[in-house]
Amino acid sequence: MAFRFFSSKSMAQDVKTQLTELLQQALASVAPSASATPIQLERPRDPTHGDFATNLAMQLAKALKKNPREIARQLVNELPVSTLVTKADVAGAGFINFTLDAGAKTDIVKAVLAEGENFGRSTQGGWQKVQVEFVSANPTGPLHVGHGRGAAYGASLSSLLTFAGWDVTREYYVNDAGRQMDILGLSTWLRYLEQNGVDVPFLPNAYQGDYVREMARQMSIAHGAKFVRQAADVLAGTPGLPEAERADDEAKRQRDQHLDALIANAKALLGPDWTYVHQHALSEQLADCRDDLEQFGVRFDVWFSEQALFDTGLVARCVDLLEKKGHLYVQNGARWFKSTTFGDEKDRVVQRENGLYTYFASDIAYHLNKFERGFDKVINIWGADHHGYISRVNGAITALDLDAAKLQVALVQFAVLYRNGQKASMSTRSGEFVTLRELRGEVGNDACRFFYALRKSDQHLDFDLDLAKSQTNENPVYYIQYAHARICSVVNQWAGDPGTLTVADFSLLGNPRELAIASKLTEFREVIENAARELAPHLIAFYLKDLAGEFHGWYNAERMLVDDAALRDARVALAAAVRQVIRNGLAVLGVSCPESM
RNA sequence: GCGCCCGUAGCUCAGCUGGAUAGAGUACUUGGCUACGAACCAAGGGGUCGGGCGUUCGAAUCGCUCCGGGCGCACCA
Repeated sequence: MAFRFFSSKSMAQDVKTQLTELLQQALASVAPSASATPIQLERPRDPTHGDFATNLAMQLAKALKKNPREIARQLVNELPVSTLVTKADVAGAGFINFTLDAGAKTDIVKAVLAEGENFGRSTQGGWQKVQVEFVSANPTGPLHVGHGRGAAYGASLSSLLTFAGWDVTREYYVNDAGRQMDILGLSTWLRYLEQNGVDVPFLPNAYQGDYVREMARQMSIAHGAKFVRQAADVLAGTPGLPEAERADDEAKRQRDQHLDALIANAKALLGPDWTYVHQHALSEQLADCRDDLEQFGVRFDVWFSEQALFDTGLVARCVDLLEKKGHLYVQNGARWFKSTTFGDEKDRVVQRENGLYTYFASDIAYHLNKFERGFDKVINIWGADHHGYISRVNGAITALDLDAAKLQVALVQFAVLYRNGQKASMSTRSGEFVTLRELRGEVGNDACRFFYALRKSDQHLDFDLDLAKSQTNENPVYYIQYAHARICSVVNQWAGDPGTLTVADFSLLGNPRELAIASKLTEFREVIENAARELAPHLIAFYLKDLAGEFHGWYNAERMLVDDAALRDARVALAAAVRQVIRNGLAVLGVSCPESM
């Protein structure tokens, strides 16, 4: 397996490498003084411009003070003879266009078939350790379509990096400490009290969703009235709620005070039972979340608990460390980190006046932990609303004498969902959001994953639910899957032994469509490497669309199962190679490849 | 106000490290199934790449500026 993989690598790079070497030789004789000029080779989009083009002559024009077309002519004249190149033309302002030997191009078919699911793998990452942290949504309710985007992106990126030769750890950071979890616990308890006939009003700023009622119901089933307390005790010392219509800051503050007082009462009244209620809500939501993601084809290697950072004392240790290094100071009773030293726009609190650590403090500890685990690269996938966070985290890492360059933050823009032409509400608290589960149910996992993968992650996404529901056949994912199913059908009717396809006579693949497809197959590894470097799995989606398009065009123009056995085998081999690359690409994107549809 | 992201066909979006006549899907018009799957193909119209200035052989791409949109600027998470 390993040597095949290695041989394919050298094979596929051969063409470009060989061309580069030929050009370097020509360059050394035409312009010895500029022999260090980097050779740039690109694939022209216009097929009449050949298979590869270089702008070398134009780059040299200024230094040599000569007409670029003249330089190009000289380079072509000095180009060593090679069986690889059938034509080298000077074109345009001074491009050199190379047309490759057909046989050199169709050799790729054999490589694809020989390497199978490993075709396209790269050694680019050098098996360095990289951590990809993504989703990391608060386990306070079901995942929504925004989380789905982060999940799809993170999962595809992780697969992509694995395919490109990285040793990837997929991680979910669980925010199981802090106020949001307390609010979820309280919400559950209030619903429980309600269901057990205790007259305590539910809160507008608690979690409204039906899943909270469901958790409360389960608690009743398992523990009866064990957690029931008197309404007067529950409400003792609370300021009460302002009128429901009021949305001013004062009303908001009062609601928050009321809620915090209820949490304090809950802890006092329930004692150890509060821990149970809190944990029950957490584990239920986390399990739901994990289940949802698994059905979406998204799996994690590590579920990392924020609470563990406190329990193991890492947060305290981390703050002490910053203190010792002189990056902290006390003001107004709170402890501040001097993030402005590292380019942040203002300093940040790590420990509040009341002694509690901020989220930022545990986040610093989390990053210290990541670095201590020895990753060569750490990728955080965050919602775009967290971008203001990057500089302070970078600052903290630098302050701890760690290499901030190892951390890369990929921002994912929000997915805005449209239903009936209207923006759908995305607030978790209001309980009116569209969940990832609903989306998957309506659109299907494959279309969902592909739709998310179909755009750059840092681009805003308009997700028209009605369109996705009513016109799923229009989704480009079916275009690619259809090409795959078509090929499966042809191969089945061909009824030969697929093992014999690697020895077909590929020189029979001579028409322009066939050669174009062969070139496209060669591009696959470049696409993988480029996408991995840019953290941009969407490039694979676009590549597969192109590849499928070229296949469909060829399929409609030429018959594969012709009488001439040699030609038939060569064409089936090319089709099988397309099928293999579609499989490999869709696997990275987490999309299935049905053999019939 | 400051910072980050974005502005490409009616709509949704690609466009690699600057390259040749800016692309795809969709929508619209037309044609193609007694041949391997028509969830497909072929052809056509559709553009001030938000505006301007600059860098250079060459700019959608890089820089500056203006306009327009999103997000962020907590002792919240």
